[in-house]
Amino acid sequence: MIEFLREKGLKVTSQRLAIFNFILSRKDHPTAEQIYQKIRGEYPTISLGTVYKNLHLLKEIGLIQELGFDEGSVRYDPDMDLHVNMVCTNCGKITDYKTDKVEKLWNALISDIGIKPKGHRIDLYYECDDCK
Amino acid sequence: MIEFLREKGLKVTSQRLAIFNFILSRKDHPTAEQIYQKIRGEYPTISLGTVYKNLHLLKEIGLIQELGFDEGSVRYDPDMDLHVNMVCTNCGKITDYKTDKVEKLWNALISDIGIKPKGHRIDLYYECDDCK
DNA sequence: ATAAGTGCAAAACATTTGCAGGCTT
DNA sequence: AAGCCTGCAAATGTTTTGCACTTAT
Repeated sequence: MIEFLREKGLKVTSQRLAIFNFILSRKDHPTAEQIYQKIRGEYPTISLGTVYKNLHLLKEIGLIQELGFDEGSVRYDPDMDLHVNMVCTNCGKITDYKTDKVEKLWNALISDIGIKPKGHRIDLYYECDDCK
Repeated sequence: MIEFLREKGLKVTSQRLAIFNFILSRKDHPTAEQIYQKIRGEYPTISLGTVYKNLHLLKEIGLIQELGFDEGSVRYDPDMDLHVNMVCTNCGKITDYKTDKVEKLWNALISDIGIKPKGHRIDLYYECDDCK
């Protein structure tokens, strides 16, 4: 990661590393505020602005995507591959569903539409086991 | 529509009718602000708050859905059926793609996952013909 | 030394809320 | 007449921006 940042001409700061490592390993699509609260444990003086700036940087580099939801909440997802976001309509928990089958079906879809997509998003809303 | 509102126990106001008719006939997924600007042509004193309240009402009734996008923009979509939102990454224009094939593929997907979804969203990001 | 990054605070937006007055029923 | 709805304005919440200071290179 340190190497990667240097190659990109980006400075390696401890805050940046903490933010990058945190979000890139997360599977639960946290919000900026949640990321901020978490990083603050380690770096109490970090600001929300810094978190946002680094998240935008990660998005530009193409390592994460932003997922906007109803009610204005934006969540950050480090999985850039094709997958289904399984969103619980009750507790809001998001888990990814990612199989070869999903990919096959998606390929069938875009060959049907006949265009070359730059990106994709598939959400499925349901009630998760914990909430049922 | 007037009948429909009365059945639901909702009052029929000219502003409400204008908002409902406008968004329900729109295919381009406008934002609240865009809807407000349009309705304002006919009702110059209408407020953004009223627009929001009525949009939320429509959502509760189940006639429209909210689609959150990056950067906090929320768009309103009156098509509750399964379809693909084709989003131009350059100009932001959204068009729907809706065929039997989409439905078949989706059914194959949910039978693969093995759950009963309450809702869905499929976005495909690309560069539209106008922008190419 | 220089340029980029951080932290802070203010600003900019989008959306929500509360309430007085007006309109539908 | 009663209650819902509107319009306004203030409040809220999130994200962005500007700038002085700090840190990595």
